[in-house]
Amino acid sequence: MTQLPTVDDVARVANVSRQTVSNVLNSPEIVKATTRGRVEAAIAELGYRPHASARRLRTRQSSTIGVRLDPVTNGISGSVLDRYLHALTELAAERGMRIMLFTATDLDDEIEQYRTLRDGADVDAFVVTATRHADPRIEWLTTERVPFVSFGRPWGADMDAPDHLWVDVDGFAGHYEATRHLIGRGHTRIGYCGWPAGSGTGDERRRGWAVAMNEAFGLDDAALERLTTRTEEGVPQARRLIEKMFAADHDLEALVCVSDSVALGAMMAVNEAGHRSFPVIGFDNTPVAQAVGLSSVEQRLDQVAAATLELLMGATGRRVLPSGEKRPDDEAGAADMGHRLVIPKLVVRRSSHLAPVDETESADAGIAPAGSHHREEMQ
Amino acid sequence: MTQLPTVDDVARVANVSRQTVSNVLNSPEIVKATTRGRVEAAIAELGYRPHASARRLRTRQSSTIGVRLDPVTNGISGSVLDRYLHALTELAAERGMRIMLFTATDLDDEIEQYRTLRDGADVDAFVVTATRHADPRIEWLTTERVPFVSFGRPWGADMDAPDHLWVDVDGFAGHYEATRHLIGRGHTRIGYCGWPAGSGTGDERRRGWAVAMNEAFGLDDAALERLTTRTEEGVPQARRLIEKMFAADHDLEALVCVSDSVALGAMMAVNEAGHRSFPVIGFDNTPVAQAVGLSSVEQRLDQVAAATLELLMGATGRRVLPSGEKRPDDEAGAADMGHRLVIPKLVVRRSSHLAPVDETESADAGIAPAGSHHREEMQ
DNA sequence: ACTTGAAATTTGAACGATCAAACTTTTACA
DNA sequence: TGTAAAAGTTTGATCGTTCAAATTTCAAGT
Repeated sequence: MTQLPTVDDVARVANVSRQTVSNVLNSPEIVKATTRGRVEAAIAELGYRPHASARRLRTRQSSTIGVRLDPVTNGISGSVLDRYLHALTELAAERGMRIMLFTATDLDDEIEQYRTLRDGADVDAFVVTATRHADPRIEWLTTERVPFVSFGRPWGADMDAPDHLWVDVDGFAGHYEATRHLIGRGHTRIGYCGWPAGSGTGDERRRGWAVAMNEAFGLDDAALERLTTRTEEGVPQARRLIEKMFAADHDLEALVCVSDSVALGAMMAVNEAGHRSFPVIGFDNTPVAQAVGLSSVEQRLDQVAAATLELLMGATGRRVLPSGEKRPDDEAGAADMGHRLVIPKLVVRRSSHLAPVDETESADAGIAPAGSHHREEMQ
Repeated sequence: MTQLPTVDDVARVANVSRQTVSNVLNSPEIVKATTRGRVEAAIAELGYRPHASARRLRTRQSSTIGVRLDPVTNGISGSVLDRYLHALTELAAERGMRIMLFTATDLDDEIEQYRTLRDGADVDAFVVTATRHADPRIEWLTTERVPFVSFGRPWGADMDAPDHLWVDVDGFAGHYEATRHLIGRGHTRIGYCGWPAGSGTGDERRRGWAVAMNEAFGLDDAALERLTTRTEEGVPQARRLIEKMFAADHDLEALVCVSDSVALGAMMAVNEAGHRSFPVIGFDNTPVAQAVGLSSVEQRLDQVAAATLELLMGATGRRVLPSGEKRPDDEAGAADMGHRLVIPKLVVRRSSHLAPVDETESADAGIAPAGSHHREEMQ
């Protein structure tokens, strides 16, 4: 009790050598069954647990993934990061990995952190959450061949020939599904309230709506543009804008909105205008959406987390693959991919009223290789 | 380049011994200045960084704090945990500590995790976030003398003679301030919309309102009870309840609500009833509150995080103190405390309308020893 | 019974740092 | 100048594990 048991203690009790104990732990299949049983009994009896640092020192593997937390304002915010971390921690544990957090004050400091964590063998890989265009951190990680995945697609890069591993949520598919849902309920004049053009994320989401509308009603770009408004993120901005929109166009039947904040503003305007049964769908399924009963598109962060690990460690591996390693897809014959796009899920609520009713969720969807989905729908 | 530099490499370049290099890193003051300079130059030249695992193995310190993530539903939810983690990670880094996450499926599994992390020397201490009454995990951690802090006060225990270290947000002070604010603006008939009696957190918050009302207007318990309604957490529930409340009492001028969800429901009812300028104040300052412009009480998670570390490591220490160690207060003469109560901050918005306007924040407040604040106000 | 090779197990060394104690140099003071 | 104490530096051992190679055990084939 005064001292934690070591492999040697276990070995003594089980009447074997250190190494055999080590083998029982790390490659049980090479130890004879009877011996293994004896060792396992000794381990249980002594309550032995391997000393993680000693193992890490010897193996030069930390079995730890470092996750950089964004400065509060940017990137994956609020409960999204929270749920992602939760899923990641859980799934990582199943593969014998742990999650370590870190932050940085500026870019130089951050690269310094990478160095320290890498050289100190504190982590085997990184997850980076808020990436910019031509990000120096990405560059450093890449040239140093440090394994990492970014949550968020690389901006301005060709998606099918990626510079680095990444995971993202498919905003296109999300609002495609949302729009299909509204069309299926008989709506025709479905508007879109987006962010100013040029934000990659916002453009992708709108494209989902646009493609669905084009497929169903054959609307051309000009017609689609007439059904679109754009606003900065924010409830009051959106509210004012939608009020104007109502003043101009009395035929609108429903709205798909680029975010829950925008959707909330829209709902308020809708309410004020006295519309009954005017569906509004947002994006992110934030607590705000839940609270007011707003339909929204939910990112499935468990799948994002699973995809993160799959990229880093392979489908079922228990260690991080060297940077640049081939990552064969599960589906036979599929080409290697350096990324995963997670299809989000529509959560339908009574979003035409402020009062929420019971939640009904749409059918399940899965992960699709990037491109395949989009391009086909685009035809 | 083919191999990371070690202390020996640095020693060779600087023409000193291993140990001197180690000393420069760990106790620079005992090394002669000129030697130190030479060693530091060598470190910089080689880009040397200590191997964390090797150090941990030798020192038997991991410089890591393990944080248990709650199952999604309970405890500190959503962006609160997120912001707490961020602050904790940042402040911990300043003291040379890292944050490691873990989860567990059930209580046994969780204690198993503690064992593994502790015995494996993976972490020096734990932060536990969702504690129940008579929590077996707390019990285990305590009897095993594993250093830990819970975020959330122990239920049913005497606060001034705590079983273990804890940090919490002072709900009393939060709604005391909120109520004072409303009183200062000239309101008299201020109602409270709380959770069903018996929830420790909810009762504390209501007590803040009650004490302020009593001080200002001398209301007795019966009168206070008449100004109180109680509801389960949830927007629609609260909304219906407040509608009823308006039907019964036409003199209400303002409302303090136990949570943002409840407050949001109240705001909706207020809006529907057509009241102009009817202030509502919530609790938690969630994104919902920000989005709709609801006044709320904000937990200051940077202070909670700072307090967490202070309890674990002392005011400025760089290592975790042994469980049970005295933690002298900064204020001279103050008695030791096993906990910290963080005073939250009122964020005033135009919560009488759904449309948010600019945010004005109240004056700053700090951390107070538990009890001192409350008891005095109670007189 | 003898060889052969595979299977199972053991042994010595190493991972990279710090501790504890020994050693050397410098400082202070008679 | 001599010597004791203090300051600065070095040496050998050690933390607990796994690697690599050596050794032993066992089963099969001749």
